[in-house]
Amino acid sequence: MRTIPPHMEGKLMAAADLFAERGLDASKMEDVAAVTGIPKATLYYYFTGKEEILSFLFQVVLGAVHEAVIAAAASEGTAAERLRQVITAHLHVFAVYPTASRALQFDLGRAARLPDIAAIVEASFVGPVSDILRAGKQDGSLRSVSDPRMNAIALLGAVTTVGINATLPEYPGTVDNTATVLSDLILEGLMTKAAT
Amino acid sequence: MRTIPPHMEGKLMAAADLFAERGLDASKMEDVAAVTGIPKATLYYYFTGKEEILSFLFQVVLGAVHEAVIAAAASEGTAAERLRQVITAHLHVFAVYPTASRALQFDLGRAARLPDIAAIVEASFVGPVSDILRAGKQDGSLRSVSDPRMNAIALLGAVTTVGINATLPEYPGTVDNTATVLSDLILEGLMTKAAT
Amino acid sequence: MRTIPPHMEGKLMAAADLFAERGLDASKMEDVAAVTGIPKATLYYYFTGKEEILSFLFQVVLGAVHEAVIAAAASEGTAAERLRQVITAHLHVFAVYPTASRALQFDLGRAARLPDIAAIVEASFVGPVSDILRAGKQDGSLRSVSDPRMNAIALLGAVTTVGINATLPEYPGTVDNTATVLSDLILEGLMTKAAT
Amino acid sequence: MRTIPPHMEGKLMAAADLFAERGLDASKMEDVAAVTGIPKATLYYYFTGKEEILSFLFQVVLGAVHEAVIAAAASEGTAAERLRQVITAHLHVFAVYPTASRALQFDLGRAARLPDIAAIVEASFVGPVSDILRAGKQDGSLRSVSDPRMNAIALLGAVTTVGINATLPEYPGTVDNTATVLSDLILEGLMTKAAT
DNA sequence: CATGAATGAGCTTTCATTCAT
DNA sequence: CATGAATGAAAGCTCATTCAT
Repeated sequence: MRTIPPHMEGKLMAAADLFAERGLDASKMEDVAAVTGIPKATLYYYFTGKEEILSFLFQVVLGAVHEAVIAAAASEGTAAERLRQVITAHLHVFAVYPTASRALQFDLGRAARLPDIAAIVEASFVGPVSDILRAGKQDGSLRSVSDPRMNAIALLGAVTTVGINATLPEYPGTVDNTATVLSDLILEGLMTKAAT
Repeated sequence: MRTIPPHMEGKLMAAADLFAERGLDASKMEDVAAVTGIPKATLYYYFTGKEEILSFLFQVVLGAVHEAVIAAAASEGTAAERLRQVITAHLHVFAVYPTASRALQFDLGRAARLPDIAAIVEASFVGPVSDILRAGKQDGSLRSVSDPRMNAIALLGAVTTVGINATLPEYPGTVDNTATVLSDLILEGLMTKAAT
Repeated sequence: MRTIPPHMEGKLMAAADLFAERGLDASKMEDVAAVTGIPKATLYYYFTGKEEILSFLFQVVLGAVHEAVIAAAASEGTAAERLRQVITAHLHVFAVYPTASRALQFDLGRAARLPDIAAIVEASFVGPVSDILRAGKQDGSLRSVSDPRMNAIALLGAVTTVGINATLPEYPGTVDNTATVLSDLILEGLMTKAAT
Repeated sequence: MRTIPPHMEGKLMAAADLFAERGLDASKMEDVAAVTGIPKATLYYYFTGKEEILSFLFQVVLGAVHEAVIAAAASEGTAAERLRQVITAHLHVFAVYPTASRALQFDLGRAARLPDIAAIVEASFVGPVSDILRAGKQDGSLRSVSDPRMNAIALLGAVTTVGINATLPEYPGTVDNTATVLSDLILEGLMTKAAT
């Protein structure tokens, strides 16, 4: 993959719509060329193939997730407060890149097999969140969990699934509202206090 | 789709491996014929195409999810107790159909677009869980949530994501243990009681 | 390469014209399909690609060379007489398969690299002729040569080069006449007897 | 084709390896650029395309053949002696340009269709040798042949075929030795004198 | 009922070639 | 003069799908 000229990056985001709507396999290079306005052969000049274009888009989205999550994780406050920030920040990325996010979800299996992507997800989300869970035990704001990583994965699943569904045009509600609902679920649980 | 003879259903499950590993598009009918031992033309005799085979496998898995979840949702106990049962039952399905479950996750986008599948997910999981959340408010075992459906979706994301990752051979732990960790997360939340 | 149905073999010989005229690389599969009347996809069903079709045609020609040369080499008479027979028989094959022979010459480099072809040339011509040269030393009809194989190769070069050029429509002369000229050259040499 | 700067000619000979190994069609301009160290676009500045590069290389080889053959044909001695000189001189060119010679043989069909090349072969070899054969009849050193040109073509085939095969690393023997074997074949023939 | 043989319809990919600098 | 960047045009090959038996 050659270095992508900046003006191309913008054009390329248009391909996300395509991928989100049909998935990679049903998207022909011809279509990508059409929606981006970049000649097919030029796409091949810069990328090895369709999959590398998808990977490139994913990296843009996940780069944003990475920045957002890392910033939130490094913010002031207790671990519990930071966890809320992380969830909120993550959901905001879905709002910024709605179609690319859906494309990521659409081709979830493929994404998991793109070597770069798997590493980025780990570094951007699973790792930082696991760290917060451990920090929460230290500062007393979060209860001790036997398996921080599994909890982080569950959290990732919850956030992404809601993120995709909550950004659907037919679903009402602001991102912050969604973030609150989700954070409450994760932090406070569903049981009544009395029941504890 | 003609009625599938029982002895074929067994053979067909072998196709799940293929789909889980490569996704549907990268799996050729030729390959499906090879791994199942069913001649290509015979597959076409029973199914209209590749996608219908995938759909068939998904319906087997989701049928099991449906039965498990419905049974758990109808069990004795408070709504909170039943929610635990649902999570546990759901995770057990992943253990019974590991590859087919992964195939479902791999082609998540496609699954969402298969009309039958979307309806089944709704009827098997989102609906029943939403019902339990509402029932929990009534019986006082679960706190009131503003948006039961969104919580149900978050729960679905958490369970499936963990289900896929926890059934990985390299991840230690029994299904019941995983279910406990996940149920604790969902029911009790991550915050310390004192912090509430 | 699947077994070629007999009725296809006939159709395929039409491709020899194409290859003889343009060479393999300038012959598109589309063209092969057109001149043979066999659909492109069907050609791919039977052959791995263009090169295998060429190889198939070469094998038909070389099979004929093989039979002709082996028969001539096994005929009655002194080694010298049999050598004449071999040259004549070989030239006759050019007359039977003029275009396929030219195709072989056209893509000589490629033919040399087709593994089957190289072996067949060796077994069909170089080997048998070398044997005759050695036999000639025994029966006294041919003089002793230091390197029978090299002489056989020279002979092969002379026969094929003349064969291609003598079968050109613009070159007059019958095959038998050509065979005599060539046999005289090889057997009697060009020098005058007095000069020896 | 612009005039090729001398320092380029050296670099270009490296392309002969490529052409000899794969043939012209399987050699990409990219590869030619790589092995010669000359940028692709610069090659296009000097040549109109791939084929012209090949033609250029052929002309270098055939120029050498031309010089060698003409010199030998003009040397002192009987026609028979000069014929020996021609064969020897021709074979020496194979030793000087081994890969380019093989490239010529590889793409024999194409070479025959390059208009310049066909003319050069005629002028460099077929013509001069035909002349020697006729001269040999005059000076009594060679027997009268009915068709000098066909004999010249047979000779060309024998020399080139042996030349290609005798320069193979696995084939032992010096060029002069090869020339002697070949000249003996052509001049003295294979028959024993007694048998004549 | 089942299936081997055959093929229509495309899509990915490759390169030779151009041209602004 | 030389060349890096860009692309138009093509073609090899694949595969889902059909159908006669």
